[in-house]
Amino acid sequence: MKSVSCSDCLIKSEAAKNLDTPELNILGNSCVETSFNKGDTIFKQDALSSNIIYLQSGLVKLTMEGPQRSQILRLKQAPCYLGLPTTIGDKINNYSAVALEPVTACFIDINIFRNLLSINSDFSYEIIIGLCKNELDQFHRCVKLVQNQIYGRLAGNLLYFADEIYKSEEFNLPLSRSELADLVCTSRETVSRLISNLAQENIISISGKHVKILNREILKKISQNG
Amino acid sequence: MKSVSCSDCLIKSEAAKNLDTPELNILGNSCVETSFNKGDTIFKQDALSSNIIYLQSGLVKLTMEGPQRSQILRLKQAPCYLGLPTTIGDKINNYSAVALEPVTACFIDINIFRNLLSINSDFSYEIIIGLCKNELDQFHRCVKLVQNQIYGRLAGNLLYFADEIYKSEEFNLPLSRSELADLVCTSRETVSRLISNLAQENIISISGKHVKILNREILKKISQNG
DNA sequence: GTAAGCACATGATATTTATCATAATTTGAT
DNA sequence: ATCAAATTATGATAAATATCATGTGCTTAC
Repeated sequence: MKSVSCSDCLIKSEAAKNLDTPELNILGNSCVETSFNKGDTIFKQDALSSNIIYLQSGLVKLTMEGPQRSQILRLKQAPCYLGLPTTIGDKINNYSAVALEPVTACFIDINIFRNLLSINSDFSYEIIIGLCKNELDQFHRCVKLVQNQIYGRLAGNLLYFADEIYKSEEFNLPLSRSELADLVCTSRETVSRLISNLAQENIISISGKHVKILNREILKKISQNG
Repeated sequence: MKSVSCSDCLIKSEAAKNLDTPELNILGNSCVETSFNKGDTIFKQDALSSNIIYLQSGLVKLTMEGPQRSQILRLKQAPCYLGLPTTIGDKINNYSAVALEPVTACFIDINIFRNLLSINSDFSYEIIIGLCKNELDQFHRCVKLVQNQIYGRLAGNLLYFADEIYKSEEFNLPLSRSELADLVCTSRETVSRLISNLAQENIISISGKHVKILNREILKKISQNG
């Protein structure tokens, strides 16, 4: 945990690029950089929410306790802000954030963040754009979750890893089977079964957490048609 | 369709309450008030999105075409803004808005709206708060949709009508059975069946679209436990 | 007044998926 | 290396729900 100089930061957010040097100093003076290991909780549902978190590096899951089980709302990959909705929209965290790999994150006091929003309208507008895009993503994800069958959801998420996160046909799953189940909203067993199926049909190859996409076309069709 | 004087408007949004008279005049000069009848489309998915809409009165559904069928993302009740995420977050509407009853709405050009965001930080912050709260709502709704069984979702939505929309144990459903199915993400037939069940068990009484909640306690339990 | 069309209800069947049970495999600790 | 614990796989069964089929009542048009 260390204080930082935000003006020197090489991985500024789109919003922070609009801040001038004095503003970056305001940010830097109240900003604390922290590292997390895989599995560490960055913030926790039902705790008081008093910081905006800027994720500098790493991959994080947002989880919410549902009526039946815990669910992964979405994954967030650096660079991005974490906890804007829950810190600004409520006094208490409506969900948790957990590191899926080693992560570095900057904690920004909500009052400092508010101050920056009020003195720099370009910064503020970038935040608004980000929130809007997030909500659109969320709508799309929700519709797919509800309408597609599990086979389609699983296929869609495998493509998401390949295309958005790792940008490669081959990658190591950052999630256990059980977490994958929380992500596609089903049971561990069903995830196991369907992964086995995909492998048997030579659509993917799988060995432990290592996935290789063998037939992207079919995987895409499965993802779209349910 | 008529031009309006926003400074005289009695149903200002929380955000617009922060605008001073000159700012309200900017708004008023580019703001057009329009009426819609039940069933009218206010804006349409895949069309260019160039206006923020302030819903002055009435009830609206937001619908998105999913991979299998059309789905109701959520209902929006006046007073509120419509289409912030889709107008600011993308060039094209990601969803449609359809009036469920007679509606009046003000169309605000996106450039004027952006201008107001940049010159008045209190206005801007209220918009941010609204977006954040929306996203939290959306997370909760999505988790319930995915984890609860249909009986629970239906019960939850009936309570939503009673508590949030009509603030009464007795009301007329603003949706057909088919639309209700789009809202709780199931088939028409299943909605019919479950409504009949609820009525047979004397938890609600139903006659056409008229609903009366007879046993709120049980309905709540069903809503929570799936 | 009758026919046509539409929304809604309901029974029968098929499919998807959860759950339960058990086995296999991997991982970690000693 | 060996054993215990955790994770993953897989088969059998049951439950929820979609789909298909049919029927009923209500509205609208002519």
